[in-house]
Amino acid sequence: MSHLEEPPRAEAVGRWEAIRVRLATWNVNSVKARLPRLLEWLDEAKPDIVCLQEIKTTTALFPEAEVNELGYEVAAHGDGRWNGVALLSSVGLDDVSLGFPGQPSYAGEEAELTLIDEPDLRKPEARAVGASCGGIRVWSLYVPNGRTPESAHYVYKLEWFAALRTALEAELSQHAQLAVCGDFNVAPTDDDVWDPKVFVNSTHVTPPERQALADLRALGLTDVVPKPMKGPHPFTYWDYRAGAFAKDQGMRIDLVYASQAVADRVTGAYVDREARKGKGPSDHAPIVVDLD
DNA sequence: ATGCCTTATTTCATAAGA
Repeated sequence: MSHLEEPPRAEAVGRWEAIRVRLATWNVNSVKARLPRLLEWLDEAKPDIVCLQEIKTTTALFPEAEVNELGYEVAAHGDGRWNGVALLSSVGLDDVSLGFPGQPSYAGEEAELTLIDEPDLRKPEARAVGASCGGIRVWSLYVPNGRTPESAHYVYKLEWFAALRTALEAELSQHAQLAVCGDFNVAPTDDDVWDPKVFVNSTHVTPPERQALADLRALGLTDVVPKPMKGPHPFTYWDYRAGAFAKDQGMRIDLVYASQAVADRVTGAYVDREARKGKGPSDHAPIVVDLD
């Protein structure tokens, strides 16, 4: 992006540690529909590690060759129509985890429609992928939406957060350098939505959801709040409808939660709202975090 | 204000998103 400073060059020290790293997270809302925009953005922003969410395709159909050509290794985790996450890295990609231990499956209304009656046999949805990249343990997460506070999906969302907390506690015991990135589907505070009155009785702002985030931070994770580039709020999502982006009617629901060792390395963080403009954008903008 | 929904699929209708 022409308005941005040149990214710090990743200085690889072997495969395992890169001194200066540009880390990004982006809910692309279909990696296939977004491929031209994604490739263009990778070429311009030049991140070293990228967490993608809502790839909306299968692992096998991820456009890996196109991304490889730009110098990234790929760990994709997708099971079809919805969800799906991926990690791209130019600084090594090792010890890939598809999902996390104890990750719950959705057992709400939809489960009654499936052919699998045994809850234990239901596969968890493709909402988490982890890997070690350039000396950092990185997770790309797509937290369940929750739909409405009365729904089974909301219960699932809170269970998902609780299981995530347990998994991240174990991750932190193994990896001092940990970055948990993605679409958390929760606005941490009222300042993180364009108008709190609009969200009364909605998901994304309820006290239990915000407590779930607080419980993650209590593990020792820091919310790396990006600069908004424009306007007072670092929103990362704007609805496609009603000109929400033009009016900056957005939400901050995409987050980077960093361990202390990673948080201490942050030299800059911003929301790349340029990627939300133009033809065929995602409804989310990428977050870019520079580490030294 | 950088353009007033978009996506994938069991498609000309629906479910999901947040």
